[in-house]
Amino acid sequence: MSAGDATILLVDDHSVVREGYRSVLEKQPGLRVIAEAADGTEAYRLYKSEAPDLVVMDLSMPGIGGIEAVRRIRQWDKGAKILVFTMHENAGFAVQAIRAGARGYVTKTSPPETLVRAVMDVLAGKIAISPDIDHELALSRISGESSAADVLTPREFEVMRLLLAENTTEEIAATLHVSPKTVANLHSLIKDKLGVNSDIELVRLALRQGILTPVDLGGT
Amino acid sequence: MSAGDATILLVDDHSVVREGYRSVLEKQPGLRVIAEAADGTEAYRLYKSEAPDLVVMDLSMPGIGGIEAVRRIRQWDKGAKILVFTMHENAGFAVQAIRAGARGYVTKTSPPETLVRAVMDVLAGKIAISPDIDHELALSRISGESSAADVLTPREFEVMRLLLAENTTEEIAATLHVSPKTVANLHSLIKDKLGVNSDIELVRLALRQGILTPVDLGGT
DNA sequence: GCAATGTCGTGAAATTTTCCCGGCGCCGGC
DNA sequence: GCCGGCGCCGGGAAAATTTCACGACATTGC
Repeated sequence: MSAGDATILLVDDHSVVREGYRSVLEKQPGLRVIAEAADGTEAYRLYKSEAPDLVVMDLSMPGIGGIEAVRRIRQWDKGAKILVFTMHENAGFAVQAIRAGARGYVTKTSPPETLVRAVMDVLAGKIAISPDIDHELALSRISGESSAADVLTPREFEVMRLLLAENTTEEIAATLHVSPKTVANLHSLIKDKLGVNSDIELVRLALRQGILTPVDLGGT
Repeated sequence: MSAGDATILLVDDHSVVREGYRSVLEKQPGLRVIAEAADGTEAYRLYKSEAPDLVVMDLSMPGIGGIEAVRRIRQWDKGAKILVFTMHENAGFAVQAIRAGARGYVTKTSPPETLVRAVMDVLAGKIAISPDIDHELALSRISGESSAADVLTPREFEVMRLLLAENTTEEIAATLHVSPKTVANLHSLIKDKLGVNSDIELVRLALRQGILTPVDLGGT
């Protein structure tokens, strides 16, 4: 290995996908992949033992997710350089990742050049965000998704909670001792205030903002 | 090209991931990757022009999803050999993919050997299912609980997927090239078949059955 | 061939959603 | 003490959607 070689740790739970990272990165002179991990815990362990110059990490992994892995590694080494490379084209995830200590966020839909460029930038000490996420962030700044807890009155929030949990408009009306009409009006008003067009979007927003938790749905 | 070379078309919207497929598959003598597509429509077009012996296809892609792409390709060529290679470790998707005409279903968490083995099996005319999905299928058979994939026709399942992911009825109609009215009818029929009364319940059921993953709810 | 099933669409009724409206009560500022 | 604003409650009517009944067509299986 030459003196200037930068060492890299790859983290992704899909081995065939890691093969892709490796293939792309090792075509680049000066980069060397020295280790691979399939989940966050293993990544943390390998970071401590291998001390790579850079970590390229996926977010959705079994066990502790990528965000938590980023946090732990940064807790152990304040100077750790971590580049998040994920399928999630979502500004929210990017914000969370950067806050957790990631130095870059690139989506998997990006062409290989973008990944390589981001790797180089992060190694050089810069922050690297892929163009699509930059765009998303700009959009969210402009039309900014309103936090439900922020824009809704207590009553509206309560109705929203019940809509997500209970069944029908009538049941909610009975629970709150108001007319079904009022519930319907509030339902409409809530969607308006949150800027969503359908109940499906409403559920998605609620999950995104942690108002509904996946465990509450009885799922896997 | 040698007489025994099998030609392969790769379909995945993540270029770096395709690099992984390619790297793994081309290490295998007798396999040759002749084309790559980034979405279902392109896959269909390339299949017709390149006539590969095998298609290795992801499921979650922009535009028409992988399931629909499988259906279209099989409609055009009844003998098409398509191996689905996806991150979804969910029996429901597997059932739908096989019904749509896929000859194999392998998850991305599988080691490269499993993918290679499945490719060989499908080329040899066998049906290839990765062990983890076999297990899932066995479990779902035991629990006897009727899943969405069970009671819905392929088309209905596809519309449901789009309803959960996309936005409006009109957009889905445009994507599938059918009338908005048809989508609305299917929407209603789906809720009827699954025994839910609202879109909110529909989302909850989808989450419970792993058709939607909580972490994936970010997308715009 | 014939029945069963899946797909696609129309039309009309039933229901819901949405918008606009007013009334009530509470609170803070003047 | 009197407003003005806001949360809260619901009526009415128009608009949109959902649902139901029905027919057509292609494919599949017997």
